[in-house]
Amino acid sequence: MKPDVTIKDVARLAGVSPITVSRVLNNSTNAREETRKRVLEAVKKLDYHPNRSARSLATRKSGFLGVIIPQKADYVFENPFHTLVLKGISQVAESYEYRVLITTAARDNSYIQMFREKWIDGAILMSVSRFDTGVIQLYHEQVPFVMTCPFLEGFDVHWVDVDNFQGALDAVRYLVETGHRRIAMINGPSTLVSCRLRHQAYKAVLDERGIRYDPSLVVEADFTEAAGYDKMQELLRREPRPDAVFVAADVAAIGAIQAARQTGLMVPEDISVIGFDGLPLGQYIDPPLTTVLQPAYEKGVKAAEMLLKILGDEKLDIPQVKLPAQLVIRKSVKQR
Amino acid sequence: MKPDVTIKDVARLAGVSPITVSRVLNNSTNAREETRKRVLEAVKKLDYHPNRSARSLATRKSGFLGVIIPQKADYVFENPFHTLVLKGISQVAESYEYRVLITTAARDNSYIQMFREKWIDGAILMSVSRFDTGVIQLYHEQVPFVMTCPFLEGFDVHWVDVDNFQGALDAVRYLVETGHRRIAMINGPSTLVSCRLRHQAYKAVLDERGIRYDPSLVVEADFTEAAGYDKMQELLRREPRPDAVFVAADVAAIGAIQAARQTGLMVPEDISVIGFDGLPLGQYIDPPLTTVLQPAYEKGVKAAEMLLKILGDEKLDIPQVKLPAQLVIRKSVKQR
DNA sequence: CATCATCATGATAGCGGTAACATAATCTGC
DNA sequence: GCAGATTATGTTACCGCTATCATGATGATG
Repeated sequence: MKPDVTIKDVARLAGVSPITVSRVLNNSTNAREETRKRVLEAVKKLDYHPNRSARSLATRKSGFLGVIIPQKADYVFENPFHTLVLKGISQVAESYEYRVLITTAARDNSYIQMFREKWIDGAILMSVSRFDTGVIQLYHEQVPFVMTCPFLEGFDVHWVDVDNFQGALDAVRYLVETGHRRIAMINGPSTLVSCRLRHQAYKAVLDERGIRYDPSLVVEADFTEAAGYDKMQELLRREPRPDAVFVAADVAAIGAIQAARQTGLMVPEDISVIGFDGLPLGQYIDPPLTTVLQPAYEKGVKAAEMLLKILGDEKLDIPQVKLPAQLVIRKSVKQR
Repeated sequence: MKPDVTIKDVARLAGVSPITVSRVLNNSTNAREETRKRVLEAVKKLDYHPNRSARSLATRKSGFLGVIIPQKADYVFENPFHTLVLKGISQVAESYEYRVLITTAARDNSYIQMFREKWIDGAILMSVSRFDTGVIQLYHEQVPFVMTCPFLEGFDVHWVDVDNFQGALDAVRYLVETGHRRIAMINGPSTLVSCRLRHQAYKAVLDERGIRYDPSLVVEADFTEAAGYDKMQELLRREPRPDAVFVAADVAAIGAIQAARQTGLMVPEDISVIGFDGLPLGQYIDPPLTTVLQPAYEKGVKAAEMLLKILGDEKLDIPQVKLPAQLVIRKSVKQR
């Protein structure tokens, strides 16, 4: 590796002091045109690039935003939904010259380290369990962060999420309106507030339409194809068999459909399946998946924008944002 | 936010010098048991966490490994394959107390900045185009990095990849052996060396089995469902229609199958489809996808291990590693 | 108990930047 | 042409940590 070029080398070559070089490269205010030119020439000639650590140390800012997903890494990335949110975050961050640091720290609250050790200036927390004590610590330390899911009531944390309740309401109502009566649900982990909301909506619709709530028709699965597959098999053993299933995540719905097929059932003729998320992938499976679209990309954008406002010491007018969900009707639900 | 606790505060409380604190926290050699205890108590009491930037600056090591995927962000994460590799990398990195910094810098070679500005100590480059000039720069600057795909001949860079040629050979031979004669290929971007190898293998098999090579049966698609869908539609317009398609990526194969269905064709009865990658998802689509499994996780592990060896100034005995591919027979290819 | 090796700790000086203040150079208006 | 404002640049110190070398304390040895 070639020797390191520091700001002093540039200063020497340009015949100015280090601080002048620093000014030219940063503020861009207060520098004579001629000096600026000499400095920039020297920078180019020496192929100088400021050392990030040194700059962070001096400015007390790292220039990094953390994206924290306190889950196992495979789980995170295997769900394309997360990656859409990430895309939104990245784009906003980039336009503000922030870099994004993704962490999937599963064990303990190790992500708190990132704040304590000053790696990041702020963070976006995704898919956080409501039992996660780390969030509460961050909250009390008044550290800048935004969540992409709701958190416990009573904590005035900032978050953006799809309107989970409304979305699930739409999904289950649609099943009822297309003539289904024995409706099962494959929910996500109930440790996620968003999943609890979807479950509440499910119950609300049954109640509203005078259908008895049968707890044995509600099961919980991780957001993976495999889990959806397993749980669907379980549901299909119920007597009488459900005529529709509301699956709280598209990836799990894909597994569920396959399980139904494996048992010799046709979707949607024998059993209807509706998903949640609205992944692009859903169009390409058979049958194309009816689902609730949540604006994942917009969620990322909004979260990043909120965070950047906080970092810029702006006060947020609306600390919690609910984005609209949208029912996308394709072919996996039988029309009456 | 609470005021920052520095090493000096700890030193004062423990009644020692800062350097002693540093020693206790790092080397762990040379420190009287009693001193160590006092220091650790002070650390705990003050809730001290060393500042990462300061440490990086002093040690000239950042403790970060870069994972660089010079592609658009959505493209990267929408393909679950990448995320499996990432998982392997992350796990190894973690066990060596390195953090992973993922970058999807699409435009120019901006990822080089990460080296120049000392954000990362080394990097793993994924899915790099053979026209990417950044790699050549890194190569010349003798920076520590490992690729997860082959690169141009003549550059002795380190890489790990599945044996693309062998894998494709197995796939196409299998199609021939199951009685297919008019075999099309939906390849990935030809800018990727791995895709070129798969294409060469495709041609080699045709040649070996005395089947005429028809360039109009080979098309190129991005690694997305949508692209697979579009390109399949295109192929289905060829006369006579192909009886099998080798798709160089599972995600594209999923789109391709859906396109065939949309046209009223049955898979595999009317047309066979074989994929490449071996994503878990492939088991859950209809029909379950016959494909070539590449050991994605192992690829990540191996790449990270190689990089860490280089960083530890070890010489690599084998600078380029080919991992074996494995044919996974499911239901999307018609048996003779 | 003096001598030398060994271990524990400290003083000093950076790492490569920038903030804060000081000073020199230039510009303005009369 | 000069006071006062404005702009451009430099000096100094410090961000928080650690490497290097020096020093003091302890222990082994004859």
